[in-house]
Amino acid sequence: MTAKIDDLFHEECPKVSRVLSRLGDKWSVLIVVLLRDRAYRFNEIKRTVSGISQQMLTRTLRNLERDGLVSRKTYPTSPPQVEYSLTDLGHSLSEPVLALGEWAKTHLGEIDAAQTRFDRRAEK
Amino acid sequence: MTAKIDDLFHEECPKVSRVLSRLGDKWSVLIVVLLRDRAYRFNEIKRTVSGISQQMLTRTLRNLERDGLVSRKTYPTSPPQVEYSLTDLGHSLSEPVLALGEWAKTHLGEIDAAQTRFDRRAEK
DNA sequence: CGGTATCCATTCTGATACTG
DNA sequence: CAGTATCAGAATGGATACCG
Repeated sequence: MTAKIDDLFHEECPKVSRVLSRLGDKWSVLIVVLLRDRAYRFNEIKRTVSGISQQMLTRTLRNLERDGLVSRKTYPTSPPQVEYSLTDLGHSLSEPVLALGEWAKTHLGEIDAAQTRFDRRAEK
Repeated sequence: MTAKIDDLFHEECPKVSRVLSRLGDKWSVLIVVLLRDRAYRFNEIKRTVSGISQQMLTRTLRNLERDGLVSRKTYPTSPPQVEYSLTDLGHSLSEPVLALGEWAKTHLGEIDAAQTRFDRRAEK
């Protein structure tokens, strides 16, 4: 009983937390979900994920690549061409991430409503 | 085809992103998963989630309460007693979150290995 | 016990300019 | 096209002290 809690919170949880922190940044999840369909080129991602700066896209892709979730392939053409796609690990991650995305889409209204209620009460 | 992408990335995604960012902070997810079992008191959570400061716990709980994911009940006893529990919305969220947690637990080793490989190559 | 207030270090994010 | 470099501002995290 307590052992379960201990296991979860003193051994697993710092690690799990680390993974979730990475996904919690502003763009990682969006890119993982986008790349589910097919490989994308750098500027193609930039155009699709509106609002992301070139720098943030570079940084996010580097992190995902470092984590082994995304693979980067360069084609020595002119102009240079770079393609990003999900690795197997990335694909397996995209499943639970998509589920979470679905939840968010479904329940966003309730969250907004709750926030409004909360803020209204706090104001007084 | 393109419509699907557009829908996802120009309407849904900023909103979904907002929800996921909230969960991406260092403690929210851990507390949501903890509270799945039962209600917890303030210092009980603090003891269980080792490493969290009193302030961060307060802040995180306020945010979760504001989002309608956690409810706060005070008992006017002496000493004062405050109990936190998941709302229905919080419970429904905990499902996909737990799935993601399972994924993280399973694949953390692969991520660590990928990082080591990546860093080793970058060093040279 | 369960907070709030203050303050500081670190990290994250993004705009701008430049490069092979 | 696909980046890197630099720099500033915002957000986040946490330590400490104090309060009802």
